Amino acid sequence: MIDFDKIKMIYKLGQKLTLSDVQVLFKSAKTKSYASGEHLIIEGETNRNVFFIRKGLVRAYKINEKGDEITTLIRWENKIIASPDIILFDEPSQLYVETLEHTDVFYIDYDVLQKIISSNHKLESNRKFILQNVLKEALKRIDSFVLLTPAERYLAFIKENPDIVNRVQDKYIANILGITPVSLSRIRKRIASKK
Amino acid sequence: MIDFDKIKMIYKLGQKLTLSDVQVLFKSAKTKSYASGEHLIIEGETNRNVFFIRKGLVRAYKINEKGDEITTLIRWENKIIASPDIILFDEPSQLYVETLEHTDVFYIDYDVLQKIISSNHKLESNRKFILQNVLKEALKRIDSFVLLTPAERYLAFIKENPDIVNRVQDKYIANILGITPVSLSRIRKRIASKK
DNA sequence: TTCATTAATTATCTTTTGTTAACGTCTTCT
DNA sequence: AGAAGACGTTAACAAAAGATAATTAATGAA
Repeated sequence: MIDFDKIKMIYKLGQKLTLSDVQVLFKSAKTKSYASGEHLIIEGETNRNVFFIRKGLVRAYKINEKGDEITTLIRWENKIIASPDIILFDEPSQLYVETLEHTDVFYIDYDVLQKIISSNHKLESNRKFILQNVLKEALKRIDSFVLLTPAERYLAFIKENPDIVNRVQDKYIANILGITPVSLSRIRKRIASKK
Repeated sequence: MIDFDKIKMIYKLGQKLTLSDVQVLFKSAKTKSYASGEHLIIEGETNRNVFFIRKGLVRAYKINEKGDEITTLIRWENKIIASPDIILFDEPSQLYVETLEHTDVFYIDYDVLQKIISSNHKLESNRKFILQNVLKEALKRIDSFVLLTPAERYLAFIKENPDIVNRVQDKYIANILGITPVSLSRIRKRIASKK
């Protein structure tokens, strides 16, 4: 079962939007389950899927020049994940998306999704809001890199994602913060000793 | 005069969009000129203006905890600038926008802009594209913080903005890269000595 | 439960960054 | 032209981060 109230909260869907409006979408979506460690999206792929995470947790990562996997994002229940390269820019995905837990998703082709949204006025007026939400998150993250130190960035991260910190490995969080896992370990030690 | 071809390029406006379509917008917009050092937007403001820079150059900045101005963005000819806080999130602006050169702008109220766009189908279909472009830029910048070192970030910046580097002070570029001006100076020295 | 892996911590060393201040250079204003 | 201020560079030092490796802790599979 989907937690509709939580979805409403996350995507700030208008109050006018009812469960039945959203169910139009879910009816056209397919379901799939992934074991931990499987990939929803791999590099080079062009499948225009948008995934809605019903249960579970995934990480998005890229390969840097040195060949290391760098995690750029984690997403979990009631959140959407897709490759911006494919969806927004019509290019093969640079992104990998891998499950870190057993994960159940709805998925739907982006173009089909667009058509359904266009045909339902209530959904249409909320489409913009979802895109804006993604943008808001991105701008906030840029600010965190420009305005905060790594330690402050870490504290802000655990403050905003207290429930997630214990579900993902530190090395992924370090990547997201733009530092090495070793450095994150030291930051944690410093913070602990100051208390 | 506006360089329509450049605007088309920057915002990837569909070829179907003609100058007259865009002129609908410019007719409803007001013009204003600013001397260097004046503010288009200040913190706390709620005026829902969207600025189109006809000529000149501006920087956006925020004040950090220590009270320092931290430049987060620079924008110049044929680009749009607005406060995301006001436009997207309906909150007072956290952002200041200050001109670094004599700057001529068109400006228009965001809500009026939305209405005009809604009434013109061609504009409507391009609205999404502009928002996506902003998002693309933001995501790219996040990647640069996660995947690149400060030195690599600087090289990428001057590669993508060769014409701008000589128009703005290094201290602003340093802020944008998330480092101090002193550190940027050292990075430049290191790069120069390796050639 | 045990063994093999993987993750996190700690240590060591090198490199880079932040901070503060001094210096020369270039603007800008009167 | 001269003075004041701002900017970039450089220096010196302390703090933090990257890299690598060793150690400990946790995890997972047989």
